[in-house]
Amino acid sequence: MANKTVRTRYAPSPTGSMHIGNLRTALYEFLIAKSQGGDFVLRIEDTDRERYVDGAVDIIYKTLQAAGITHDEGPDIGGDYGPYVQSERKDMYMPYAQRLIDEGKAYRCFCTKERLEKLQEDSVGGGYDRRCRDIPKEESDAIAASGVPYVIRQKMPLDGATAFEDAVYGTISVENSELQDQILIKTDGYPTYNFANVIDDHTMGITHVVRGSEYLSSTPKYNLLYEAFGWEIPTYIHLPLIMGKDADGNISKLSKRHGSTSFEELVAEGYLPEAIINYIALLGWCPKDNQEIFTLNELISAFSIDGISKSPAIFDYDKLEWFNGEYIKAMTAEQFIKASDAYLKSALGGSGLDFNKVAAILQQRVTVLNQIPDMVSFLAKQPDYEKELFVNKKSKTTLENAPQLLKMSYDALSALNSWNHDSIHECLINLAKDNGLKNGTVMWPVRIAVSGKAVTPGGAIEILDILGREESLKRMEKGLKKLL
RNA sequence: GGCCCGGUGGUCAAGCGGCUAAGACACCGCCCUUUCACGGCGGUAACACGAGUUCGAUUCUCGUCCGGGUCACCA
Repeated sequence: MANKTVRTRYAPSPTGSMHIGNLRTALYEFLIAKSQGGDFVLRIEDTDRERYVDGAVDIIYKTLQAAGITHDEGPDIGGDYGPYVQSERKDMYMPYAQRLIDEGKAYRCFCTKERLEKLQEDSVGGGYDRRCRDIPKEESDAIAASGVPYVIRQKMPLDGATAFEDAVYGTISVENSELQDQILIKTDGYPTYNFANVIDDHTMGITHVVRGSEYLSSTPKYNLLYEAFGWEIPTYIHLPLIMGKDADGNISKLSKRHGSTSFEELVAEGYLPEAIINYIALLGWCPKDNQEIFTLNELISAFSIDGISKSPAIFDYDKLEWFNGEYIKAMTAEQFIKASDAYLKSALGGSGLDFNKVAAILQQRVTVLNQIPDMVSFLAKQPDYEKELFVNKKSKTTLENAPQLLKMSYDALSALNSWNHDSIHECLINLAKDNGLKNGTVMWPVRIAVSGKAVTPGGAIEILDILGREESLKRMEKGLKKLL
C-alpha cells in the first residue's frame, strides 16, 4: 500500500478492427490495474496518418465496452493526464527531442530515405551508418535552418550492454552494438511510436507497461530513452504471443489466414463477448486453482502477474467454442431467446412458428449462435430426404415396419383433441406401451417424417408441437407416401 | 543471417529437486435417452535430445536441435 497507484494503459492504433491479441493485451492491462486497485487508461496512438482508418476509434470504444473492459481515463471521458489522443499531443514531443539534442544525446539526421534504403540493401543487417551523428552543432543548425528536411535520432551507446528486468521474462540483456540510433522525430514532425510511447507513458504516470513479447527486443531502446531523460523506468510486463496454426500445421502469429481473429468477427459469428474474454484470459495466464469459468470480476480478484506464462499459446477455436457453449447453457431462457432471435428470424422469419419453443430445444445444443439457421431451417421448409432415413437399428425400425409404425402414429395423433407437448407425449408413449414397443421404435419414424433429417434439435414430440397439427400431419402423410 | 525469447499429451496448461507428472478442450468407449446434444463414468496420449551439478532431475547449469519474435521516417 506504500507504493503509488498502479496505472496501466492500453494504447491501440486506430487502423481497423480489434485483433484478439490486442484485446487480450487490453484485458491483462485492465486486470493488472484493477486487481491492484489501480487505474486503466486508454490512449489512442494515431501518429501514423497513412494507416489511419476512419471509424476505427469507434470500434475500439465499442469493443472495450462490449468486453466490459472499462477505462478510467481516455479521450471520451477525459482525465488528469490528457489529451489522450497522440495527434493532439503532437506539440509535446519536439521539446523533449530538442532537449536531448541540446544535451548532446540526440542529433538531426539529414540523410534521405533513398540513401537509407540503399544502406539497408547493401549492408547485411547493418542499417544506418550514423553518418550525421557527428555533424557539429552549428553546422547542423545551419542546414536545418536552410530548410533541409531531417529526422531526429538518439545517440545509442557504441559499446556495452543494456539490461532490463521484465516481470515475466526476468532479466534481459542486449548488446548496445545491436541498437541503431533510433529515430525520435520523423521528417513530418511527428514522433515515432517508440518515442511518443515513452514520453506519453512517463507524462501520464504509467507504472506498468504491458505489451506483447514482440517488444521484448526493442525494450532496451525504451530504457535508454528513460535513462537519457533521467526518468524512472516502469515495470515491464511482456505477454507471450498468441499464435495460430494454419492448414499445413505451420505456426505463426495469429492472423487472417488462421480464421476470424478480430473481436467483431467472432461476435458476428455468434461467440459471446463474455466467452471470448474468458477464453483469452486463460491464453497465457493460469489461476492458482485451475478454475476455468470466470466472470470479469472473478478475473480481477484472481489475477496475478506471476501466473502469466512465457511460452506462446496457439488460439484454439475448439476450446473457445466449448466456453461459448457453457455460457449459452448458463443463460436464462429469456436471455437465450434474445440472443438467438436474429438467427431464428433469418431461418424462420414469416413461418409463424413459436420462437420461444424453438429456442427452448436449441439452448442445450448450440455452441455457436450462427449454427442456428442450419439447425432449424427444416422447420420452415422440409428438405427432400431418402426413405432410408426411416431405417434405424437401435430403434428397431426398418423399411418393412416403418409404414405400419408411421400409420399407427398418424391415426392416433390425428384423433387427438388438443395438440400440445403434453398431449402428444402422452399419445405416443401410450402407443408404444400398448403395443409393447420401445419408445424409440414409435418415435423414430415420426421424427423422420416430420423433419426429414437424421439429426434434429429436439425429438419427435417437440417437433410435432412446434410444427402444429396441420403441418405435422401433412408431413406424415408425405412420409407415408414415400414409404409405399 | 545477428540478436532476443521459448520448448510438459493434438491444444491450453499445473508443476517451481523426491509426485503412480494434475486439470480442461479435442478424440475414443460405455451409461442415460424419442435422434442429436446435454449430463454421468471411463480410456488413449506428454516432460525435445545430450552432458553436467546432486543421494536424487520435468524442475538447476551448459550445449545441440526445434519453434517463435525482432532487426523501418509501422505501430
